[in-house]
Amino acid sequence: MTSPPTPGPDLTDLPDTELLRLDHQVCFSLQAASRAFGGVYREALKDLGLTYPQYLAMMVLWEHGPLPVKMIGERLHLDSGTLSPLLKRLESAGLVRRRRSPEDERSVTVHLTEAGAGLRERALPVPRTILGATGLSVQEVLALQETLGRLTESLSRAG
Amino acid sequence: MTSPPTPGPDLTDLPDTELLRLDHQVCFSLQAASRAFGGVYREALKDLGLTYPQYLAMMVLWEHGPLPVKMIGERLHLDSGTLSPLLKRLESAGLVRRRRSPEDERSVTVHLTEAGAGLRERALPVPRTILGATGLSVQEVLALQETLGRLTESLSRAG
DNA sequence: CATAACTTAATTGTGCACAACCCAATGGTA
DNA sequence: TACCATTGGGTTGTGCACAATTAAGTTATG
Repeated sequence: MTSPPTPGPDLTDLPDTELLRLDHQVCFSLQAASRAFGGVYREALKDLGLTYPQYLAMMVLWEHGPLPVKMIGERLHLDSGTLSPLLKRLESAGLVRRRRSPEDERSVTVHLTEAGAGLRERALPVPRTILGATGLSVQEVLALQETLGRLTESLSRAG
Repeated sequence: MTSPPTPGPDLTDLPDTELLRLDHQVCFSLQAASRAFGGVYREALKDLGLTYPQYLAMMVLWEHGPLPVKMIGERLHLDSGTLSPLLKRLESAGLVRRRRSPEDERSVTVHLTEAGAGLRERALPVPRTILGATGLSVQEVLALQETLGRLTESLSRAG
């Protein structure tokens, strides 16, 4: 709007101090937003007795039914080092149960208990609460996701 | 997609299933980007022997000189429960030293050692590496920060 | 001066993320 | 058959984030 997108050198001609400032703010803004999300989710999930990562795992199960740990991990991009204790906590809370697959004894299938399935009802209003708290329009949400998607892909390629 | 993008009511008329999907993706995109950033920083900071939060703390000290823990925490939005062990690790790595303030014995001032100050030189190229890895233009970075800033503020107000 | 209220760090406990490792089951191959 | 790489879970260790509590010091107020 204010200035045309420069077709020339993009950022390589900025001084180090400016680069440092910008860079700091990018990752920092991201962390700040994550942290703020965490706070809102903590509040919204308090009554359900779930943390945000636990809520994500429950969402996967609510949506897809019984799944092996591996599949849950792939959907959430979490490895067994994170999921194993998390699922154990969900199990000791009586929301899920884990069972070795008869066909492949290496695989552990996680399925909801009655209590776990019943919790879905109480979790339904959560997304609306969260999205409302963002204060963003749907268009902005979509644009943000698009940018973040490209960002993540670039970073993943670089890492 | 039964209705055109209405300029009026924003999201309150979307069905729960769609809301759930959108919402999921917002926080999820954010987490994915954070994770990807983490990987790139891990790689970039490996030679310096710093983690990303440690790098942030060092940046604050490089920029502002000796500071009490409280001030570092305010800049990074971290509390003492996070900072105390982090700073202790930096101290045992010989990069900083902690000293009770003579004026106010409650306050602990953190200052760089010679090694810590010297590390700045080797950290200078990091921001350029990171920003390059994002694959974003300066305009996009600024727009992203603006959106994230508003998002964070809304979420903080809601939390 | 004495006490209450506030401030600053540190500590403790819970939970998440990730790397590195181990173990058992699987599946292919010689 | 015996061998071996792969796969799926689990465990351990390190480090970050945050809540709640404690301890010590400072300031305000009676």
